[in-house]
Amino acid sequence: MALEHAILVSLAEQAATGYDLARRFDASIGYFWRASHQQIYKTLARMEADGWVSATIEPREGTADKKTYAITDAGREELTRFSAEPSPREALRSDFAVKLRGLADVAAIVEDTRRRRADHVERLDRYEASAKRHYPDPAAIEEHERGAYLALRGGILSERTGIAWCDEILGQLETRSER
Amino acid sequence: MALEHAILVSLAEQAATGYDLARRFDASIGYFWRASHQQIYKTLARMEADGWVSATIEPREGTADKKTYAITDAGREELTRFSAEPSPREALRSDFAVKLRGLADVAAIVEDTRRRRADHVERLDRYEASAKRHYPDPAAIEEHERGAYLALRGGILSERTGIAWCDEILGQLETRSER
DNA sequence: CCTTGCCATGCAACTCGTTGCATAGGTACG
DNA sequence: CGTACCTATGCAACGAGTTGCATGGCAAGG
Repeated sequence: MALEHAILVSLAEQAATGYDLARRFDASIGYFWRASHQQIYKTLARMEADGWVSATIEPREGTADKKTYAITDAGREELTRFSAEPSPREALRSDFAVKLRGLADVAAIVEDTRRRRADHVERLDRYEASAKRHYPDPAAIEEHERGAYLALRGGILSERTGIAWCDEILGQLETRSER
Repeated sequence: MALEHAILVSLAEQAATGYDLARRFDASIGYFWRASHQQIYKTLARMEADGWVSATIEPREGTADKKTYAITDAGREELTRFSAEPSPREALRSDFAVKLRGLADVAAIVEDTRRRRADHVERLDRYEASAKRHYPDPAAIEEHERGAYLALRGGILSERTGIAWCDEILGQLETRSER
């Protein structure tokens, strides 16, 4: 499971509450790993039990205590261990590809492909804006941020490819469906 | 859930046993959706209960009956319904990107990236061989096979991008880790 | 004052998928 | 005759993730 590790990476950069993490998983880290707040809280509890993170509790009246989590030495060790193990190839599972392969309803696929294309464009814009803001000069990237930069580059390349694929699909299907 | 739909697509092309499907999910359809035989049997049972597929039973002595599944009208209807609904954007979850982002151990990442690159190359070869064999002349593709062709194109584009990304990573990290 | 939205935490039920295990006939090779 | 591999089906336990629900403080604006 990598949610734990994504959390460790995030906490290694900066301590945070579950809520903070949920927001990070909605942006930056979230580009590569999605997680709901429920799942984050559950996972943090387990990680604390495992000693990978420690919580600083700020008691609050009338509602649940606020807990700020920080990575521990054991957590850092686990992160190193995780880093060294080969990553499994991510299981490719695409509803869209299955649907395309079936090709039951051309007009619906075309519509779906347009939606998909728009989504790719939106993400690409987000990634590129992020790249421009954080790494305006790729030649001047510092070592500690190189990983994040390369991860972002992966996102950019993959969104561009997604757009190209959509265009290819639309090029071959559009004329056929329109009339 | 799309496993059901992937199975429907596959059975629409040709009736099959659970075992046959498991093998298909290890090739062709399996390029876009992975599934173990256990899961396929479980899902087929549910799909039969739902009336999407029907089984022709061939009794066998001393061991479990052989069941050949075929898609039903209800199954075809479900496939049409599924085709028309917008596909959710697949959740991107990448252990590798998380690891890269953390960048705890450069040498390990480099090794991992090389492994990953080799995997992409292997898949690309497989996809391209498949494309060459089934669709030697892209201009002459028949309508009924266009979906499968476009799905395969997606695989090819995505593997190429994966390779390019690995090369970019290696270009930036290799010299640093080697010496 | 009331509503809206953000900060903040969490439980419970459920679905989907993985892993390990079990069974058993048929066929080909040495 | 044994062994290995392919055909063929399935259960059980577990892990990971989703969806729905619940609680409650605090601040800003109308």
